[in-house]
Amino acid sequence: MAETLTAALTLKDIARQAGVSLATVDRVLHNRPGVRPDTVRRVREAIERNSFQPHVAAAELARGRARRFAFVMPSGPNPFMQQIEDYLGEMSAWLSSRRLSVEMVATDVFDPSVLAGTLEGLSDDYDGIAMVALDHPGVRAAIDDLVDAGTKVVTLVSDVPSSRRHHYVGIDNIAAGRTAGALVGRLVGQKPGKVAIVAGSRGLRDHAERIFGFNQVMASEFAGLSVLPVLEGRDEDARSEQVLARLLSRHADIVGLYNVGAGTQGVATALSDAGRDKQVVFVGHDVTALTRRLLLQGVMDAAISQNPGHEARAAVRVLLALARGEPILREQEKIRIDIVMRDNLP
Amino acid sequence: MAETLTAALTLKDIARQAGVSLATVDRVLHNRPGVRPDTVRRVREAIERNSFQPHVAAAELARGRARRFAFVMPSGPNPFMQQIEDYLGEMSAWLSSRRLSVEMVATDVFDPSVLAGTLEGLSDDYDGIAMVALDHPGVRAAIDDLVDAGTKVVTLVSDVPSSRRHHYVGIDNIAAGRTAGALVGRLVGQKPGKVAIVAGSRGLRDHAERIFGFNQVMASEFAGLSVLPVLEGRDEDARSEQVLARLLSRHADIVGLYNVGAGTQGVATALSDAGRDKQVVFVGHDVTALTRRLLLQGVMDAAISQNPGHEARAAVRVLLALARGEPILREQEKIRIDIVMRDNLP
DNA sequence: CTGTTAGCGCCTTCAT
DNA sequence: ATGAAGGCGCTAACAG
Repeated sequence: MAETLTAALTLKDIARQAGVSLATVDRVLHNRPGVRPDTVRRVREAIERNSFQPHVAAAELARGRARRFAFVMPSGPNPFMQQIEDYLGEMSAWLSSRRLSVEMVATDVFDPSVLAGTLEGLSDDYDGIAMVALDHPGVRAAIDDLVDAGTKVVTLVSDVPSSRRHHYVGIDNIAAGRTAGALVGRLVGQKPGKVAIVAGSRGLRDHAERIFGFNQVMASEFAGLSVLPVLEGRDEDARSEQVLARLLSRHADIVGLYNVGAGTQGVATALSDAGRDKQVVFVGHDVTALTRRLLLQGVMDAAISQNPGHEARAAVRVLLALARGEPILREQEKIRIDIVMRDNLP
Repeated sequence: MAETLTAALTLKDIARQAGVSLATVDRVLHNRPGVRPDTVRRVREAIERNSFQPHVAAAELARGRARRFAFVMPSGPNPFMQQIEDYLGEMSAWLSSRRLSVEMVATDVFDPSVLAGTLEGLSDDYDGIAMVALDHPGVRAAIDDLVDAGTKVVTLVSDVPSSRRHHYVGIDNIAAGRTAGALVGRLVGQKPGKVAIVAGSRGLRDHAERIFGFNQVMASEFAGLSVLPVLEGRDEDARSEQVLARLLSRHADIVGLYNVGAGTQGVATALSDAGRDKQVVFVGHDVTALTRRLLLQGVMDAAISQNPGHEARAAVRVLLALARGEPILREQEKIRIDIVMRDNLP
């Protein structure tokens, strides 16, 4: 299967073959106007015939434009978001050696008007924006305005599918919920009983979707398990602990627990304090210092995770590809739903 | 947290600041000899002071060298290896727009002398070689010879740790085996019984390591389960089916099954023919068209997988970084042990 | 509509 | 030990 190794062609070669100048080939290559259809065809043929690929490094250098990207992230102390920011930080050498800059913009992503306001303010300053977005009409409008203004927009972790954002970097949350459900059900085994759900808020799209998927699987496949009403812990430890502790005291037959969002420490404390951390199958999200410890201790049984390093890099690469008008490598940028248990901790 | 956005510096700026010429800065940048220690220091300081990063695109263009890489892969029809080749094929535009070429070399990677011979023949033709390697002294020697000749060497999927290969792209197979063990144990639940293992051959390092990890977990955590002697199916369907069918007929109390390598179709057939495909917890490796189907049907319960697309891209990126003398992004290139169940199928 | 030309930032001889 | 100068392949004015 030896590939033919023709000495790499250049624009000039194509130009010669097509009997035109460099500039014309360049115009055709970038679909710029001002070339007679017939000429276009001749050039296209020459390109095809040689399966010519322009040298990206040369193009980048000649274009010589620096690009600025912004990442709009929640302002609160969320370990998962912090990880994404850390990985962006690790890319700094990679970024600056390509004359790219990314800036962090912290805002209250849970308040639609605040978020929308933040987005409006960014309009002209950036070539591209990645954001953790709330699915709300005001936010959708702000996104569409950005897109209309020519800014490339990528939603990160939490999507706004009704908007005209160019790309979503994150997992399918319904499938994630289904995965959590299947894990809880399978790990509980035959034992009948009740299953608890702790979420941040049912108003968050990603949480709602996860719960939906979870319930779907529970209903269809684990008839022996009955799901209790969703508790809302606002992603806070104290509140999560409190609501779960109450639930545990009322139901002695809880055999499974799904923690949909953050507040993991609170959930774990409630379980331990009730002395039931080893009996209840506990599945949550994301690999953090805390969930890692809980998995090793056997308190948590599995974590559903989306690789934050991959998400950070994918968001940057997608913004860059969009800005340059290059194709996006879907396969590479797709974020998978990882199941992490004690023995495959990354 | 706004970053300072200094207009990107160039070599020339550094040269001026250090009071030297372009060429000298370039020499320092690449640790080339012929610069007085004192001058080196002055230049280094200027670079540090501005945290200067040379523009990679410019460097690539100026260097202008095409690189050739080879991938040495098993010649048999292995679906997983086929996937890696397919993903390499998908990269062709990416590769040629960077003036890189990769060529596939098929060989019998299971025969040490054949493999070693193939490797020797490649010495001078390539800047870098990725290979699926057998851990054997002859192969180790061939690898070390390549390294001595200045060729960059990456082992893929299967490692030769005792060699001086520059990098290994693949998973930790002991951990993968542990993960499989934990899954079988947890999914079986309380039910006591026996567990079967089907491997290609215990002589393959990766299979041996997986079995080791699997047994480790079984022994330490699932006292109720007893592991039967390892069956060898040579990664062939017919043979795997045959040996497993015999085992199933002898032991009515098999509750778990770990298929370490290929031959998956044979294993599945044996289970189905015995009418026990729904009762036995079946864990295997890799996501292929077949394992995907088996997972959806509920015949397989989980697949331990290493993302073939990621492995293909990581191998190329690592070879390229090695060839250019750039740092390898460990975090990015690390291959994770994926647990794939029905609901998180990629 | 098409061609000419001057760089982009770095690397690499070749001089000094 | 150091500097000067000509590209690498493409893009973007500016002419025609």
